[in-house]
Amino acid sequence: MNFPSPQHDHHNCITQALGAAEEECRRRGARLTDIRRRVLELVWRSHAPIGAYALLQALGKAAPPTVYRALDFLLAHGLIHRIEKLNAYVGCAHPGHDQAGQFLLCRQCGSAAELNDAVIEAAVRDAARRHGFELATLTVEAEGLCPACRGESP
Amino acid sequence: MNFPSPQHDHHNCITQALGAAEEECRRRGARLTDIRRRVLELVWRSHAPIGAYALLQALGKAAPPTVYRALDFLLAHGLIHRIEKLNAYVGCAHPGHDQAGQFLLCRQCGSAAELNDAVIEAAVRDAARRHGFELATLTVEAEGLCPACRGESP
DNA sequence: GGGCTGAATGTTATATTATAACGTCCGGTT
DNA sequence: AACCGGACGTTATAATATAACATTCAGCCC
Ligand SMILES: [Zn+2]
Ligand SMILES: [Zn+2]
Ligand SMILES: [Zn+2]
Ligand SMILES: [Zn+2]
Repeated sequence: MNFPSPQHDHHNCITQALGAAEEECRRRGARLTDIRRRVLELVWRSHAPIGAYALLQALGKAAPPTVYRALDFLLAHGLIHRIEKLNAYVGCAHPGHDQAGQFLLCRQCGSAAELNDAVIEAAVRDAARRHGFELATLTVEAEGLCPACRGESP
Repeated sequence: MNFPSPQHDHHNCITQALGAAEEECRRRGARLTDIRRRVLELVWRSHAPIGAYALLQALGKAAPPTVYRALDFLLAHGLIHRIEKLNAYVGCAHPGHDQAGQFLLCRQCGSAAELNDAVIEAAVRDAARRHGFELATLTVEAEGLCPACRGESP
């Protein structure tokens, strides 16, 4: 939920995420198959959203539907999120606990931080209500510079 | 900025929008050429975002780069906005006065309402600041049901 | 275990969205 | 008239995503 620092223990992120995914799938009675797990692992290789065809290439011998089906599964169970601006996918750090999608996206290093800001959500919900609009899903994507990249070239 | 009612005088929307575009281009010293104006007019045929290839077809005899170039121009001068979730484009009702992109998108009829909500912007800006993130651009896309479509099927 | 069934995956083809590269035309300037 | 730069035309191709159908596999009943 915070911005990942460049020297954090990312191996730990991966372990945590895969563990949480196992748990969430068990809880839901969903099957985290080999391909699905491999795709999830690849998504978690970094905190930068990754495109479907990059995943495809990393998988090696697969065809597009394979990776899109895995992505659909992971999206459906809240294990990853799609970043619309980038046509790319990023791991969700707190599956289960979902209201989808508020992201800070770094222009420079590409990494993403997921927010879960009740104030933002409330502000949009309120604006929607004032317009007589029944809100179903909300996407917030902010682009800019992460703390690390800001430090580098000010 | 409000949701367009089904029986509003849309011809007026178009006239207003084209007038404002002329004005804005004059102010900026930009050339609103024939193709660019025609694309803008097509975008304004409804309040539902329209895709590039639908525009292309409506234009008749053009090739993709023609419409994408026109869209790039219109985006650059704030005369239209891109809806990331839909890969589609919608007219901007208040060019010049821009902070880009907060939209309510109706699932049913497809129409879009552009917000300009300072509270939403402030909430995101604040969250960004707390994360040490330097905000450059903000995209907010809310999906749901507009007032008219809500009335129809409850 | 042997077959049944539905979910998951493989495979091929194609749709949809977007851009690269290069040539031509046209309007304004000198 | 010659020049220049921006706008447009044209062709090809890149990048993202899905349709349609065949095959395989896991779990279940017997
Ligand atoms: Zn990490
Ligand atoms: Zn960064
Ligand atoms: Zn209108
Ligand atoms: Zn509607």
